Parts: sequence; structure tokens; C-alpha cells
Amino acid sequence: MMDLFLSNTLSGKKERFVPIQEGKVSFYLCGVTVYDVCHIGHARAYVAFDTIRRYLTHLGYQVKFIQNFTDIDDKIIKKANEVDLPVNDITSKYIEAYFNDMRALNIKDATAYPHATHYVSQMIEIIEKLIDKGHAYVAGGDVCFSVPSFKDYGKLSKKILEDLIAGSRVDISHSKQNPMDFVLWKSAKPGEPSWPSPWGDGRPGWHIECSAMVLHELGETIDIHAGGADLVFPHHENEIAQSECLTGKPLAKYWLHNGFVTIQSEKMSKSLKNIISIQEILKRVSGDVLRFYLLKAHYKTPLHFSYEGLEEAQNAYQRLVDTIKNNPESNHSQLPEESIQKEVVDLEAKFHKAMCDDFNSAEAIGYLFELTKIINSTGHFHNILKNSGQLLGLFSQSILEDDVFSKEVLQLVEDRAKAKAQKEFAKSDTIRNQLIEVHGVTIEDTPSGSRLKRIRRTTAS
RNA sequence: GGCGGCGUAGCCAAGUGGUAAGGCCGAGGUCUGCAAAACCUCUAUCCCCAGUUCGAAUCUGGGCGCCGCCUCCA
Repeated sequence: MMDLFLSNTLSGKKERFVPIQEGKVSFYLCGVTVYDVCHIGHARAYVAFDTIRRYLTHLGYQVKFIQNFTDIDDKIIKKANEVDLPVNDITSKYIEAYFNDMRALNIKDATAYPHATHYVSQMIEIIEKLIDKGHAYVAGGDVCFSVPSFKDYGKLSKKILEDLIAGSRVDISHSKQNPMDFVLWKSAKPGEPSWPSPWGDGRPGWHIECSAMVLHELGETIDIHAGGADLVFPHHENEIAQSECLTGKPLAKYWLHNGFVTIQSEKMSKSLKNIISIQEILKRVSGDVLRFYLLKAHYKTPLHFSYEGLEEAQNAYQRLVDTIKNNPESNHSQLPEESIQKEVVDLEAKFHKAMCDDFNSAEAIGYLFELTKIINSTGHFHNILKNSGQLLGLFSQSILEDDVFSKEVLQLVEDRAKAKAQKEFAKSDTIRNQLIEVHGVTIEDTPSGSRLKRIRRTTAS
């Protein structure tokens, strides 16, 4: 097996991947808080880690991939109040929307999708233990985690506790002993969803759910814990604090974080009203194209989203797809000369080397284009392109299937062929224009007959 | 203020010491009745300055510009 290297936020370095248990990978990905539809930022994160998960599987690892749903939270309650619906209706609606979006992006299902609300008793158990160990304290109906009680606090985000307090914008809550302390258990206000606990009715704080689900689904120390760059602090830092104070063991060996999607160099945010949902994108391009667009850049670098970029991706991706479709494997004709065969083997090796170098899909895709030239020149090796792309979650079967055209279109094609055969070129050209303008179909003449292609429109704006 | 990241052709984007992948767009060519597709050719010395080195986009120092985190956030 080729050595795999990945960027670990914890060490700040690229490290060789060595799983805790040979041949197996325990992988936890922070999922969505289900109070709204997913946007491009979500798409990027989930495409990135889906690709990583697929590649680990390709390398032969048995990957247990867990992704949670945060289905209890302030924002959900707020949303429920706004639209005057029960919390459950909100969460089930957006969970369904989540799966629709992910299917469009060809994201594989996780091994399991634990819901926070199903782990409340486990969270209470953890909180009790943290209180016993002196890492948490009861303050009214709340329970807070004592940040100064964990000497390694800040090791993931490289923050120094004193600096955090000095520049703190956190409300100095009366119940907190230290401004950096965070809530493990929140007492319920009237009308809010709540669960009974030793500290009265209430609900869990945000971070504790992941600690509980990681522990119960995967164990005390896992191989990979992943999420968006914005989760490094405070979410993952707090998870580490809770879990490591509880078990005395490292929570995760490797921490992976994807870079942000920005719009016109600004982070997407509700206040700037520049959030673009996945559904919005899918009105313009297929999920495959969006996936390709995201994979064209390395997952850790910032990505400046633009419709122009999306259009470019559409054109580039179409070329790859056409190359596969136009060059069906022919097993009777002779293979090209050895130097070309060697080049192909070489490109395939480079593809995998790039993927093993912190999942550099951008570089890897570059080799696919070089391969494309060889395929179009020789008519061979289309399977290598197809299989490599499919490792990245591209070229799903439906994309590679032939377009279906109406009888009307097929009749026009036949008419054009007849006109051409009789050298009535004015007529054949008229029909061709009609196909393009009226039916959105282009026609390509090849030695073995005409090839039809549906025009994919992407509107830049 | 603290921490982190980024600045490579018109645009997108790889490349972390050995002389700039790849894509989109554009130009010219081959093929074609003409096209389309495909193929071929062409388009950068890497934000600026100084330094280390036989050699730097890549390392060091100093600038300039942009962004993120430090508050909910993929």
C-alpha cells in the first residue's frame, strides 16, 4: 500500500497516516445542524470528506464513517418558533433536504447518522463524570465545563487561554467561573424541548453531543475527526477538552479541516445575505459538475465561488465525460505502442501519488486531462479515466448513459443524413441549425455516423 | 491585539530547493462539403525588496495586499 500523508491540524504538519488498528479507520465527521438548507460551504466539506472516505476505502481500509445530525440547538428552536412548527417537523424536513442534496452530489451514505437527541442519556452520563472529576460544575440549572481545569486547552487551535480571555467577546455570564467556560447542560426555558437530568429539565450544549457520539459509535480514541475550518475553535477544541478530561486519552489522532468557500472574497453569512444554497446551484448545473468544481481545488485552500468558475468546470467536465462516451473500449484493435502504454501507467501512478499526498484532487485531476489526450488520440484506456474519476465520486452511471432523444429529433437527424448524402448542404445545414436552436442538440459527424449531444447550458451571472 | 492561511498567465489552479502540471477562454493549424468534436502549435519566470544557496515560485528577513478564526457557523 502506498504511504498516505495528510495534513493534521493538531500538529500543524503533514503526517504519514498510520491507523490505530491495522486496516481499519474510524472516521467522525461533524454533520449539520438541521435548521436550514445546505449551502455551497456544506457541499464543499461533505464532498471533500466523502472523497477522502472513498479514497481510504480504495486503499483497502475498512472505514467506519460516522456523521451526526445536530437536531437540538438554539437555532432550531428559534426557527421552529419563527415558522410556528414543532421542532421535530423542522429537523425532519431539513434532514430530508440534506439527503436530497447529498444524493445529487453523489455522496455515499455514512456508516451511521447518529442524532444528538438519541444520545442525551449518554451525554448526561459524561457530564456527571466530568463533574465528579472536577472538570465541570453546576451553576444554577446549567452545568459548565471548567476550561482552566484542562491544561492542554488550545492545543488544536493554537490559542493561548490568557489571550482568549483578554480579547474575549464572550458574554461574561454570571454563572461562569471563567469567561471561557462553556455550557455542557442548559436549563430549559418554558416551552423549549427538554430532557430530565440530575440538574433539572434542560438540554445539552452544542459540543457535548459529539463527544458522546464519538465515544459510543467509535470509541475513546479515533483515527480521523473532520469538519470545516470554522469548527476548529471553539467546537473541536471544546470536544477535545471534554473527551480527554473524561477518558484521559487523545480524542483523535488526525484532525482534518477543509477550507472555506467565499463569495467575492467574503465569507458566506446570513447577515451579508450572500449564502448560495446547493439547490440554487443545481438549477444551473448537475451535481456531478458541482462536485467536479469543488474537487478541482485542493480541499484545504480557500475557494472563491463564482458562476464563471462553475461554467468553466462545466466545460472541462464535459470534455472528460465526452472522452469516456466517445471512446468505448474496443478489445479487438491493437494496443498503441509501448511508450504510450508506459505513459498511461505513469499517469495512473501519478494520480494515486497525488491522492496519497493529502488527497490532492486538484493535481490528480490534472493527470486525468493528460490521459484524456491519449484516449482521444488512441481510442484506448478509457477505463482508466473512468475508474479514476469514479474513485473521486465523478462519472456516476447516469452521467455516462446516452442521452435519449425524441422521435422528432431522430427524424430530423435522419432527414439531414439524407440531404447530406445527396449533397444538399443548404438543407442539411438548416436542419442542423434547427436541432441546435430549437431542440438544444448538437450534432457531430464521425466516420461511423452522426453523434448527438444535448447542449448543457450554464448561465453565468 | 493574538493565532492561522493566501498572493503563480485574461480567468481558475497544481507545484515546498533543480530551472513553471492541468483546465477554461483566445489565436493559428490538421481533419470536415461547411461545422462540431478531437488532435497539433502558441500565451507566465511565480506581489515587491533584501538575503541564504552552485541553483528559489519553493528557505530566511522585511514590506504591501487579501482572507479566515478569536461569537453561531462546513
